[in-house]
Amino acid sequence: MTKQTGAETRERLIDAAARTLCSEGYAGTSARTIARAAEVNSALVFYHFGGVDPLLLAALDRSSEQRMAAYQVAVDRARTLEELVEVATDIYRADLEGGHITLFSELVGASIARPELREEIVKRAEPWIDFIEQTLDRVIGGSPLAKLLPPRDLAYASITFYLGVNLFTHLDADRSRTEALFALAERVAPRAKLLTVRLPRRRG
Amino acid sequence: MTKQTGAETRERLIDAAARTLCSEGYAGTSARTIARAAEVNSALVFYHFGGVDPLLLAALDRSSEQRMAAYQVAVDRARTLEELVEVATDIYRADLEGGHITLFSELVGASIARPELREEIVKRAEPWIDFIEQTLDRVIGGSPLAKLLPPRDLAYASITFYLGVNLFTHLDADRSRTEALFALAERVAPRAKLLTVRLPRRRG
Amino acid sequence: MTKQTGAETRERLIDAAARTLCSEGYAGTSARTIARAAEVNSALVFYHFGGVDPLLLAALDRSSEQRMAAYQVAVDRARTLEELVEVATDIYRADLEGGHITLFSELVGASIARPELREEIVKRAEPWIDFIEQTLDRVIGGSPLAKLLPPRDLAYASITFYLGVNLFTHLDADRSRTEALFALAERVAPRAKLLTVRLPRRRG
Amino acid sequence: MTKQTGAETRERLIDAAARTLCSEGYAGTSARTIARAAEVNSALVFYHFGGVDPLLLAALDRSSEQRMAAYQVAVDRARTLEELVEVATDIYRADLEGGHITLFSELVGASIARPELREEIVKRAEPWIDFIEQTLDRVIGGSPLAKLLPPRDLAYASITFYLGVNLFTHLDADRSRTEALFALAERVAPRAKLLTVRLPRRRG
DNA sequence: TATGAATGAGTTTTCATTCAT
DNA sequence: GATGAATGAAAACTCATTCAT
Repeated sequence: MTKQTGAETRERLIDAAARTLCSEGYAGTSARTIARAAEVNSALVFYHFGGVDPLLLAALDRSSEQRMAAYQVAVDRARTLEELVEVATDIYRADLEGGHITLFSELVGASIARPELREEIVKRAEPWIDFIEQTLDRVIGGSPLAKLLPPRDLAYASITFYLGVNLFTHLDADRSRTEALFALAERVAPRAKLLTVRLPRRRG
Repeated sequence: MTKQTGAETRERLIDAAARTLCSEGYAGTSARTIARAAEVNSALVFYHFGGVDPLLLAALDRSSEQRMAAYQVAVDRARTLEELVEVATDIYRADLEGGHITLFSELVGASIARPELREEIVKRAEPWIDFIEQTLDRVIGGSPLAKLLPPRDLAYASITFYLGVNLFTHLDADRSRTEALFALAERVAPRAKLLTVRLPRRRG
Repeated sequence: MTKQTGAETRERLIDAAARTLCSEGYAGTSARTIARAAEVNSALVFYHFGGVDPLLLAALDRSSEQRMAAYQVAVDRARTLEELVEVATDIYRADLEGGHITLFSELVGASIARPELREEIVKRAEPWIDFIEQTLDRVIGGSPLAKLLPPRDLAYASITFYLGVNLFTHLDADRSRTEALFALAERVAPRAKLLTVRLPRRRG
Repeated sequence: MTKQTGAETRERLIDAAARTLCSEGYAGTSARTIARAAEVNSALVFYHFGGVDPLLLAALDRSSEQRMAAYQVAVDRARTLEELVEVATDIYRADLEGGHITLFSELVGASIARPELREEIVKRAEPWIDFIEQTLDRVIGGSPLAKLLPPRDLAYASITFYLGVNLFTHLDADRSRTEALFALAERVAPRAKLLTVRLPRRRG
């Protein structure tokens, strides 16, 4: 590489880091493999980011910003739980294409044995939980359903499910099973409010 | 190490492989680290198992067999969805302790970039899906609920959720959030059948 | 760093070089570590000095000048060997604090394998030998003692001892042993002239 | 290299380590340079010794054992201080040839910034101090001279001087200056006992 | 069955040094 | 004068894997 602006190089590295992490997994992602993908000298990983993990986190950050912005728009249009499930399904498909959650879940997996990485990941998960919670609060807040399914808890459930979907997707070659999950959700969502019907007193 | 039987050595290695994978993650699990944990010569990983990945799969198999047997018993006692959720909660806590799903999800994560590993993992997920499906079928099969939530789809949902819980757990230092999820499920389960109430026809 | 005069930058680098060499040893002293300590861009090491070794030599030169000036004054007051030993003891303690000899002995150690460095070091040792010789000559010159212990040889001995003290100091955590050496010298010095007493003829 | 006995390889590495440390200095001694000198794969440095520093210490240990044994014999023959100085001169010349003290002083220099190395070096210096002390005790113990110059302190002085000689030697291309030092010692030694003559009371 | 030795390619990281700006 | 970017070599060290014993 001839001399370029640092921002350009950083971009190339962040791009390459995201791609490599998605295609090779954390164990296969090294300064060398990333640099090779970025067509850049591998020492620049350390020069610009100080190490592989910080670069990976930078990649996660950029991906998160982009998705958060895009999803904010998409989600703002949803007025009902049904619509929200629809949007979530679209988001899932987009993420699958873009590998966004793979990024996240690979890093979560890697953070098991790396406490300093874990901390950073936890920090980055928080805004997503908040985002989901606020969205749910806007859509079902105040309703009887929200009493049974508090938005905060539903936010935990959503992110959990999302992480799981990502892993499960890898085992689901034709995606039919994951699609079935979203179809299920679309069938259930319109009925969710039924959960709040007063239960008949149990006998015995 | 003094002379042992081959079976003994294999046991030590399988134990050590499981422990190492849970505590160090896939990226930190090598023939050497496993052998060190097993207090065994690292060449034996290759002699007995042919490599690291096959040993890891053997560890997964043993863990699966044990859990499948134990869970079969626990699950057989459940007669209702409520009871099933209760059992699942217990299972989750036990797995957390034992690191059983960590094993699974670490390997799933690793299999992203390793097609030959992926195949093996897929094979090993199938019996679990079947197990969950059959259990659900026994408990809610034939009911109106099973029409809305077919056991097969619910099985997909369960395993997805389980994988997600495992990842999410790592980000949830005090476990309070994961516990909240199960509490939520316990609140919802008794109301699940309400989902089948006939919906009033939508206007418009 | 905001703009500075070149002289200022050179000063900062020389300071940082001395500090780094003392605390990290030659093997741990690089253009980067020095520049980091100087809070200066590491390319300036090359711009201003042409490399790490020349910068280190510059640091040695500055340290030498300062010490030579200070010691000249201190030594000029000494009229007897006893007083000289006292002064030398003070100098040792000051050098220990200031790390002055560490600078020198680290460079001597490093010069083993670096002929071009060795040459420069030899050049810089000469004035010290001369300084010591002249001082000794002033104090004991012309005496019978000077016949037995020629100032030039004593100068060699002194510098040898000084280099050794510096290395030995590192192995002498509480400094008690090095202090014991100087105490010994203070006890012997007043008796040195006794060495010149005519020896009784040996019986063969 | 084809497969050999481990002991053989270890020998080759220890030899090469000693040679490399002497000729290249600590800063120029790496696993690679040592392995190259030993004509051995550089990973074996870690396989057999766990790292470069432990290998260097092993080299020091072997050198120390050999010298200690040899010097014990040489020194045992010395009955007077004069003879001891003579033996020491021989030892110095032998050490110079063999590079034995270079090994030691290079490691002492390197240990400045490496506390874990320093500890090991300190441990290894102790037996030498003891050896010198015992020897001096045997030769001058009980004499009036030993009152003025306690063997323990003299041992400190000796080792200090020895370390210094080693550094100074590097600056003394033709060795004439170092030789002059020993010549001086040989002239002074027979007069050492004069130091114990009762001093005339100082006037004033 | 088990072991210790060996290897070459891999890892992260730092190095001195250059150069366009 | 000063800087940030870049580079290729080298550092320490680990990897999976093979093989003679």
